[in-house]
Amino acid sequence: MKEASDYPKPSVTVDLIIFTIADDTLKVLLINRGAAPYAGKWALPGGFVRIGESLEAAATRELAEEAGVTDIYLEQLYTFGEPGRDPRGRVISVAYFGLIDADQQHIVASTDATDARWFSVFDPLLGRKLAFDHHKILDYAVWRLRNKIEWTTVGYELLPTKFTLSELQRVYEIILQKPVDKRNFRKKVLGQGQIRELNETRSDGAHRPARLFTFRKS
Amino acid sequence: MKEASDYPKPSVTVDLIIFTIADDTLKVLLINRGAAPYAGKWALPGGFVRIGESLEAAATRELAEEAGVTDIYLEQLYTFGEPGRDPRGRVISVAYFGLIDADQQHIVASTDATDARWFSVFDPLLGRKLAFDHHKILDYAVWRLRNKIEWTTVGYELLPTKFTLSELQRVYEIILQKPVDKRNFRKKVLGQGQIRELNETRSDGAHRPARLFTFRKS
DNA sequence: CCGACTTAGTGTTATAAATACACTAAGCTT
DNA sequence: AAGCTTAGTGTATTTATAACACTAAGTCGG
Repeated sequence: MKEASDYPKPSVTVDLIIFTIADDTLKVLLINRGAAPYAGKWALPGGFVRIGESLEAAATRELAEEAGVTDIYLEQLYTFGEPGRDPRGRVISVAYFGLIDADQQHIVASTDATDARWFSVFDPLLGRKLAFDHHKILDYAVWRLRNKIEWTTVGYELLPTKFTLSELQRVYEIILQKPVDKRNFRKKVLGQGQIRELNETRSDGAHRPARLFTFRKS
Repeated sequence: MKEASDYPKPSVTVDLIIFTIADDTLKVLLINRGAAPYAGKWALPGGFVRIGESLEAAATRELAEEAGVTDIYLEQLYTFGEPGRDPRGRVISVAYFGLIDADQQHIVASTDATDARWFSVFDPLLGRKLAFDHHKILDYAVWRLRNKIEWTTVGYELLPTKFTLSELQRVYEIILQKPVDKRNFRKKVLGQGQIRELNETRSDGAHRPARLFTFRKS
């Protein structure tokens, strides 16, 4: 068998697809590229994996450095490694996707000099703003989020610790892009035993206040 | 932002988890390691990704080189990149899992000098025979196969082009490690419309011959 | 202060999917 | 021809999903 040193090595990066819910839409965190290639375009946050650092540690570190975000749900998505996906050379990118709740999302972009912003993933013009193959990565992440939310309870990661059932339902509707039946939805989420009713309500306009719930982490 | 050249690069490999059904069990293809580290242990087939080659191409190539197998179902599984998983240095491995049908499995190991063999994944001693973190990778692959077979029709990839429903049922039972109801199973697979009944039967002992079916690839 | 407005909250029925379960059919062997 | 062995088939029950409309509770304006 040949040795590693016989071959030039590719670079390895992590790319992060960080979702949140805001302004009644699903948003993704992007960083403006100052320099070529793709100067002026927007890209997923990410960067090179250091030699002594795990992939997940690299993802966590880049997220803190570029967006000031810590302590969020993160999961490996897929590894993209087509030659030619980065014009500077062979770059293999391990993509992670993450969910950030409404409480924390304001931290983003207030951190350092990087121009980080949230973009609605449903903006039909978004594809043209993205650098590299990040449009493809984003599409795959959205697909995965949609699957995941139907079979698991990751949806809770997008909400603050206290939330109403209507807010949770709206998260599902935004992600799935289809209306959800209120009664069936409540029956389902309450039946899962993952949320606990609080002795609190929240008034939010000229109508009946909503009961607050909280997520029980297993 | 720093440049790639500022950091030493990890090596990138692909590892392959190739499953087949034989001797009434689920087997995985392993290669005997001649040299250190882990000399004498068994390892998943795999090798370095070349600089101009896609990850999938590397997986396909390694599989052909090390086991003489071509033209099988392959899918990216996960990327393992913990520092320390390979004592020779930092190695990030993109794992692919694949399924090979009974018609082709004899090709394996008859190819070149590599000592390639099939091992039952349910052998409780298998873990101790494996090099690197390959036990962990294998466990994850089995878990993924189990999920996948319940929601998709990948199970057909493990059978020859012509098969009986009892054979197909047995594939499910072996992978899931639990009995499957014959009538419900037949109802389900026939209802999926993915297999076509042939005008052939196969006699296989002193009992009623079984009707043969074939898989319609979409 | 009461009527109108707005979102919160609640059950039942119908339909579809998954599960449990046992006998007959067909060929081979002796 | 009887007995053995695997192939092949249908129904009833349970469970999950989907469809659907009214009452409750607060605010606001007249």
